[in-house]
Amino acid sequence: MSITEHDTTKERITTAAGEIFAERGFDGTTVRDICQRAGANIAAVNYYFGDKQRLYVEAVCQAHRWRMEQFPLPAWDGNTLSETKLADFIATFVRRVRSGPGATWHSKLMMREMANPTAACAELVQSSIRPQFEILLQILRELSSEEVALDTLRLTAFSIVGQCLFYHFADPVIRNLLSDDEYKSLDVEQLSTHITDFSLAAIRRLSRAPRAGAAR
Amino acid sequence: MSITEHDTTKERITTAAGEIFAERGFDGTTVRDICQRAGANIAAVNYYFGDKQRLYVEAVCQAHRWRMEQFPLPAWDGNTLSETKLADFIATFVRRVRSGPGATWHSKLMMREMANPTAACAELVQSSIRPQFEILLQILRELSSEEVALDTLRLTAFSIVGQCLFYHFADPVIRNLLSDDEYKSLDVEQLSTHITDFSLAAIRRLSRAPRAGAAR
Amino acid sequence: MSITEHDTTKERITTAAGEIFAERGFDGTTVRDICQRAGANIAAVNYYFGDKQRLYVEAVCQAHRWRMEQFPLPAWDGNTLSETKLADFIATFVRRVRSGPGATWHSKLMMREMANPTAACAELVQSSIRPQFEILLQILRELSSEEVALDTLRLTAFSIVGQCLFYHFADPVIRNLLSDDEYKSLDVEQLSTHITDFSLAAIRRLSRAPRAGAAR
Amino acid sequence: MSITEHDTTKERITTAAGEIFAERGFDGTTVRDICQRAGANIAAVNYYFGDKQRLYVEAVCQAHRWRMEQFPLPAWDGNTLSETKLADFIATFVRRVRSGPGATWHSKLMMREMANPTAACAELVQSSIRPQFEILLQILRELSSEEVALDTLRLTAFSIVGQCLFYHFADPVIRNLLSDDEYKSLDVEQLSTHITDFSLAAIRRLSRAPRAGAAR
DNA sequence: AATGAATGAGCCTTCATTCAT
DNA sequence: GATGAATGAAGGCTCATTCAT
Repeated sequence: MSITEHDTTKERITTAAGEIFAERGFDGTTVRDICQRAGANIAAVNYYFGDKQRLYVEAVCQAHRWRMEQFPLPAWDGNTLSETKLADFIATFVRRVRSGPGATWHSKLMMREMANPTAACAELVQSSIRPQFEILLQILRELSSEEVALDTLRLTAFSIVGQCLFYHFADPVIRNLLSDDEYKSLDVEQLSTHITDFSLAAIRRLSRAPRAGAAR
Repeated sequence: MSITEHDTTKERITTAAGEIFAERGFDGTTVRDICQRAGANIAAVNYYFGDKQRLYVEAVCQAHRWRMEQFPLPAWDGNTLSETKLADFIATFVRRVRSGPGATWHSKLMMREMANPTAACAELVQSSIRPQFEILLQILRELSSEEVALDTLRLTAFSIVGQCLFYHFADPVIRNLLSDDEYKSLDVEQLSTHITDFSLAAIRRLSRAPRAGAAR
Repeated sequence: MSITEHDTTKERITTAAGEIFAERGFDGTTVRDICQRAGANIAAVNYYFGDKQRLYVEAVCQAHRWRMEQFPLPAWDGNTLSETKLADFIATFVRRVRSGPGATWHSKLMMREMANPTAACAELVQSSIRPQFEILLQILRELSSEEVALDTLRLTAFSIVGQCLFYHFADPVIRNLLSDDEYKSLDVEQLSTHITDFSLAAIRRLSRAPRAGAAR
Repeated sequence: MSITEHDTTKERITTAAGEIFAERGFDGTTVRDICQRAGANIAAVNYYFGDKQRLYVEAVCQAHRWRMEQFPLPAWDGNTLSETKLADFIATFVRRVRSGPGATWHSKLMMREMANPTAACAELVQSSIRPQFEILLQILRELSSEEVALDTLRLTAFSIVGQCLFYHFADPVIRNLLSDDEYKSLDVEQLSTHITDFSLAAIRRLSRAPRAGAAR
């Protein structure tokens, strides 16, 4: 995920592109800067990728793939509790978004792609996101009574993912909203635990007394 | 929020800027296009705002203010149930993000600001977001037992807001993930109801049996 | 036709463009060089003409117009002999192509346009060339017996114009074919006289014994 | 003249180059396109010809040589009439320029060389054009009385060649000047006949009454 | 002998900004 | 106060050429 001397020129360009695209956006990034950081020739982008746009798509997909591989879901066996699976899923999700080196630019790059969806988005969903989403749905199915509709499971899944991604998307707001100490206390451990507790509580209660209806 | 003949040139430019900045981003937007849509002279931006950057900040803040005014929180009296307040808060929040004219470009503009925080972000938090956040915290305080820590209330607030914003930030992914019919079924009404149910369930259960501990 | 301080920037660019396009062709000419010779900014071409292509068309038409105005046909009255008119036409034609300042680049520019026809060609024919061609046809009509067909008049006109243009189009060959002294002897006067004599002789003989048929 | 499987790589490149140079000019042609059409490697041009410029010279000369060989002058014996020789010469000349496959690109390539003379031009004149010109001069000498000066013979030769080349060089103008039907009627046969008739008529009359003097 | 990966110079065009009016 | 003509910096991309194989 970081540039080393062993990477090929093409790989170095992809990584450099991901970092700079994340920092400055597509239009704010110059091919010249990418090539300079990658230690490549100015013509290398067109040579390897055709044009800037295709390099961008490549960089986005590459970044996401790397991040997923860096923090894989643990291997579960038949005995693993569904509650554990959910906790694992959430912890992995939060970790992918917020921990370790590469977190910042990977996250920013994804945000920019969300703010300005390109061909990369569809490809991302098909190859990476949908399978993960199906895993989460399966976990929720195990945790819910049988009569819960697929629609509800989906909304629940969205509620869980939404809580995780919030710390990703709203980061600039959170930074301004909290004091430095408060902000720093939002570590991966605490966030995962809270989101798991909160979601499990909701799932259990809703499963017991399905559709009580909101006070309205 | 839309350009009328009664607006001043400066106002027309701010609105036009918001729309185009939302659509194409800061670097993808040209001063020429803004002025053309606003029916103003090419030099008007520099004349009224100094430069493109300051116009952007103005446009972001303006857009957010307008949106907040367009969908205000209802007036509550002393008898309003806390549950109702939470439902109202969530419904208003979702509506601001997803309904009616101006929703798209206002939301997109905010996303871009999140992906690329500028001076506008800090100003936004201070003037608009923090007060709303305090209101939510107060509602949650009413709904929780007294011993619940502020940290937990904050995390709960984030969980609620995160669920709402998810449909905003992850929209491109949702579109690719769901079928057209499924996507269309995610209307404001259904989303608000689900988020309220889900969150209230979690709050009540956690309040009763605090820190059940995640299975891990 | 030459750049003076009194010309506007746009005019200076058009003239400079004509000269350099003539010398190096469309693809061999850079906008930078044009602007530099015209003493204009690099962005001036796009500002005044939209793009390089449209500047080229403008330059070609402008050059041709200038050249025509510089060497107009003499004013004929009702008493002017048709033979005189033909001599005048030919002399003017040759002069436009070969005499005085501007001859070289104007001619070269036209040749390039012929070798690589663009929108300029059609415009040129409609606005300048066709009227001249009609004048020549009228002269030939006066010189021929009535039964000569329009087709034949046209071919005769082409024969005359072809002789004139030869010294224009085949100039590089002529230079290599003749000695320096022989080449210099091909002045406007001698060429006009020869072409007039040659063509008048042909017209008269063909008119007397129409379609004798070539020995074949 | 067309690319076959038996041609060597070098030959295929020369032919492909001639075609593309003719179509787009020297600067408008890329070495890549040439090599692609020739089915050769991108480095082949530099390998076989040194650089693009020398390939161009080769292509021009090659094209002209091929065209001459494709339409050779007929073999004349001692009894052949001079008038017949002139008719043959003109017919061959027109045919080289306007008929059959390869006519278009060969002609266009020559025009470009005339508009932008390179080393190819001098070589062409020495090896191909001058001998043909001498043949024409000899025919004209046979057709004229002895006292006609060489200068006059040369001008007459130019008049004849000029008429032939006109349909080549001024083609874009002719297309715009005439209707489609009129343009199509200008076939090789009709043009040759007209030019022969016109020129023979002029030569005979001028030979009988030398220097009648133009009315001026 | 022939290849093709890689390069660096340079081109057209666009854009935010300014300044004289 | 407001305009729009004009500018210079810089960006994406193309191309002939080279060099290691």
